[in-house]
Amino acid sequence: MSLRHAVLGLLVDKPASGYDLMKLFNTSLANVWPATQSQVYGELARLAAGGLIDVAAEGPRGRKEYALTDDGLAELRRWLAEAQPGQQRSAALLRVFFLGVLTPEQAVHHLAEVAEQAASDHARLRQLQDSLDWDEEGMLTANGRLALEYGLRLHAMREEWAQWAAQQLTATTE
Amino acid sequence: MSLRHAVLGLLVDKPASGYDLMKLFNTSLANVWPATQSQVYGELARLAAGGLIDVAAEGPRGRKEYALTDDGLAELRRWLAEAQPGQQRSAALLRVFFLGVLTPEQAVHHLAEVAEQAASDHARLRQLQDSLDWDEEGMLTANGRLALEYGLRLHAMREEWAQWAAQQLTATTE
DNA sequence: TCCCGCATGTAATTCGTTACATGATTGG
DNA sequence: CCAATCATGTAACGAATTACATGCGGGA
Repeated sequence: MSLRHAVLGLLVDKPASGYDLMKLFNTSLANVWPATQSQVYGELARLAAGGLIDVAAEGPRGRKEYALTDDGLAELRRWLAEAQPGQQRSAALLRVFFLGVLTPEQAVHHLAEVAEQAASDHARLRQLQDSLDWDEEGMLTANGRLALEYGLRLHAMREEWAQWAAQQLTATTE
Repeated sequence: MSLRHAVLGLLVDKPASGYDLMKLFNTSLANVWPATQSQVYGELARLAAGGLIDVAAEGPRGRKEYALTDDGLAELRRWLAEAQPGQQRSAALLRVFFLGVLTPEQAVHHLAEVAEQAASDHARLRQLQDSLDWDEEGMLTANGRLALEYGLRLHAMREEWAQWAAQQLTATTE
């Protein structure tokens, strides 16, 4: 149930329409919490029904600008302080578990691909970081930088691990 | 659609019933791809209907032992070689993005909790590692060890990052 | 004999993806 | 005037969670 909180979080800064929110989901939040248009519009309707947001203004083309209500802000604060489970699925790790089904050569090749993918993800984020460093806008960007650093460390870790794992496999095989 | 492949993967080793599989999901795969009983039984029925597994034996209490078919093994191999997207949601990172909504003190406190959580996750996996090192069973455990190492590195990284992030916040505030 | 573990399933609900459908406005 | 962008929504499906429902069999 976190899409709900992503929407609330984006509305803290300023009121926005579903269309505006989609742009934010496709840029700032793309790496952290992707969402589709259907989902966003549906969630906006539900949030409005629950009184966590309301329509602050209407514009052309049926545009509805939603703003956070006091209840909405309270709910966001509550969620932010909440403990987190941490349990998550990983298709990548699932593949590793069953790597024994492939030949050792295929398995090593697969791990090399994982390393490459991690390296390219890392490069992509580094590029994003460079483009972000120039403008200095508010809190969202500041905390976005923390999230970005997490991503950088994660992908570096993934790459090193994949290389290590490939080496483990070749060592065992020999 | 990876639950399907988790089931196929577990059946490579030896035939098993839904009940058997649930035990495996709650032990070996618990950290990587948790699944519920409903899901497993449903997927077994679908896989059998699709010819990827079949009922190899029936036992007491209506027990059905499923075994991998050639088609099933082929599908598993296909999936293993497949490229991976890597895109994944992270509620933890989403929280970081909106940390500016809290007071700096609350935010730092939250990051400290994240660090603690990571440390405890790390400790749990280290314990698992110790208990696993004694028995030496087949491929599944060998590759499970690679997955375990990933988890260890991940949680170490999470802890360090959370500490770094907390420091960033206190440095900026002062 | 009685309880615990084995063993299977269904139902209801939520979340997320993909695809479809439709229309208004504005700038060139 | 016409195309790109703005803007909203519905439908169908698949994946996951939680809760419910039922019953056999074997060991103490």
